[in-house]
Parts: sequence; structure tokens; C-alpha cells
Amino acid sequence: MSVEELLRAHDLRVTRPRLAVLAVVNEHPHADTHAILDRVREQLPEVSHQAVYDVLAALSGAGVLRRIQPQGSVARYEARVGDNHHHVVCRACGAVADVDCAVGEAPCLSASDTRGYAIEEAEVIYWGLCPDCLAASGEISPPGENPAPGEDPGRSDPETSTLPPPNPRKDARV
Amino acid sequence: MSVEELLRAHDLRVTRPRLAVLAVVNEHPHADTHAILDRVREQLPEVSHQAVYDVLAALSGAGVLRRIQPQGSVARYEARVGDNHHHVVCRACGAVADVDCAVGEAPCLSASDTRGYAIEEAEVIYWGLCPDCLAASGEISPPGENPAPGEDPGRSDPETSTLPPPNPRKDARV
DNA sequence: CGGCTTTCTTGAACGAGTCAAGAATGTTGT
DNA sequence: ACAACATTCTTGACTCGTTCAAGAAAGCCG
Repeated sequence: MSVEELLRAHDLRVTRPRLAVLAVVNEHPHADTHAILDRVREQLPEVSHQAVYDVLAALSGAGVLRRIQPQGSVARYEARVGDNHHHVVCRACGAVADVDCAVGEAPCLSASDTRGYAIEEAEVIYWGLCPDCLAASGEISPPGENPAPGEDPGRSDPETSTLPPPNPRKDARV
Repeated sequence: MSVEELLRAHDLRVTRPRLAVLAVVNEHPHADTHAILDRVREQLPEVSHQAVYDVLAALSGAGVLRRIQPQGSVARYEARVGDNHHHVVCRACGAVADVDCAVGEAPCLSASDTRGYAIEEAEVIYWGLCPDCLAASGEISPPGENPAPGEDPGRSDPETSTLPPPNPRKDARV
């Protein structure tokens, strides 16, 4: 299904900004709003940031895009919807990657006692270290103290994105 | 263990603001920063908001408090740490409740393919409707259209807290 | 192609959270 | 108990992601 057909299928008007935003999110899963704006402006230099916010809100509302926002991060968007996957987030650099659900279709939905809530969806975020930061922390200080990774210019993974070290807790339990 | 002993056990200085914040969070699980500040000022009218932010950050860093922040909500804190429980969040009113892990000790940690990430922790958020909003939506419009709940003056659950309708998505899947 | 609605541009505003400098307080050693 | 030191708190300004509002432009339908 083309990007345009996708929009029409959801009763959304087809506009240049929407096409551009959709294309960018398809190319760069988990990109944040600012990154999306930059990329969109490579094609449409005149789009306003407000247009991008509106488009992202409209597409998320229609279920075309999914908004994710791990603690300490700004809003990120992805075009993979409806397949119930989850995310791993690196505590050191903030990189996000997809993880398929471990338990099949409806993951972890069997909460023991839901306190009377009608549960519609379960959202799972795995916290850890991405391969790069893992290697960096291992190399820099073998006994494991004060990782300080995150700057690694030659990256290729499009899903990777750098943040100021967000919230590196030490009470992690597995 | 008294609140003061708890602080000392974590090598944290014992100060009035810290005692007050800990007491408030113990009494009101899932309270947001603003609510905590208000409550703390009932005992210590002169505390600055910055002090509360500092204290919350210090206690979270030490593992005495846990910070949670569902999408569309501001930061919330709870004193229940180390027992690996999760949360249900109401899409309509934002109320938060605890849910014990369904799968035992380390829940849902068995992601199928972790993309090379070293996973330390899994965070699960269940999205749905709280009992009150569920009842309200059922009463107001039986066929299910336009819930508009959330205002319900006579509440007793201390874990409940009202927000502007945060992000009521309709693409929910179970 | 004309009219109506939605979307986009422009520019200001909001609010949670952070930064910084100095005063106050808690802790430790004598 | 007291003094010295480090940490924490007060005060006040500020940042940044996001939202609000009004009018112009663009998409869609008959």
C-alpha cells in the first residue's frame, strides 16, 4: 500500500507535509520530533514545526503512527503499528530498538489482579545497554565503574539516536 | 524501619524536607511532583519546589523511591521499590494503580530477540479504564461513544488522581 | 470550477523541569 | 560539645518540548 493510499484508507487528507512525515518515519523508526522536522525540511524547506506536530498528532490519532516516549526522552514515532511489539531502550545513550513480544499475541496481558481496571493494552519497555554502550563500558573500565560511553561517531544503525545520558539508575534488578 | 532509619541506611542525610517528602509519598502512592510539593508544604510551608525536585531525585537515585511517568502524565513517585510490580493507568482520568507481576519474579524479561542489548529491567504499563471511568462510560452512553468521565467528586481511592483526558487512543488492541 | 472544511503558517505562550549562586543545615572529628 | 566541612536548601532566572490562537492556504466534493 502506498503512503498516499494509507492516508486515504484512514480518511486523512493527502498533503505534502503528511506524505513527507510518513516517509521520514518509515525511513527512520523511533526518530524524535526534532529529527523528523529536520528530515522533512530536506524535502519541504518551508514546513513549520507546528505542521509537523499536527501531522504527528493526526497520524497517531488515526493509528497510522505510534508515539513512544520512554522516561527521560522526548516523543518518538514509528510506523510499525498493530503488531504488538515492544522496545528496548539504552540507559546510556537512549537508543531504541524493536523487540517482538515474547509471549505471542497479547503479551504480559495476564496481570494477576487488575484492581478492577479494564485492560486494553500492555506496553513493555526493556531497559538496558545497547551493544555499543555495552562494549564501550567494558573497554573503558573493565571492573565496571563509570561507563561514560555514548560518543561513537561511526554508527550505522538508523534506529540509534543519541541523548544526554538519561537517568542511569543503579538499582536495576533482573 | 522508620523513615529516618531508611534514609541513614542509604547514606542519605536526614533533613526535614526529606522526611516530609518520604512521608507524603508513603501516604500517597503515585502522587505527582506538584501534589507532593503541596502536601509537604502542609507540614513545612517554606520548602522550595527546587528542594522537592532535589529530594525526589536523590531518593530515586538511591533506590528509596521509584519514579514512574506514563505517557501524557507528569512524573509520579512511589515508595514501593524492589518488588517488581507494574502499573495500570486509566486512559480517561489518568489514575494509576499497582499490579503485581503476572509471571513471577522477573516478568516478561524473556524478550524473544533483544537485538544485542543487555537487558536489566522490564517496565510494564497496562492501559485501560479504571473502575470509575468504566462505570461512567457505560452509564452515559451504553453503545459506547464519547465517554467523558473523570469528574467524580466523591472518590476514596488514594491512588486515584485526576488529569486532563490524556491521550485517549482508540486503536487499542487486546 | 466554486464553496466548504481541514490543514498549514506565524508567532506567542505554557509548564515541567533544570541551572546557578549563595545561605543554611547536617555530619564528622577533635 | 564545638568547629570545620560538605551537602542540601532558597531564591530566582531560564530552557526546551509542546501547545494555543488567528488567519492564510490547500485539499476535497458536488
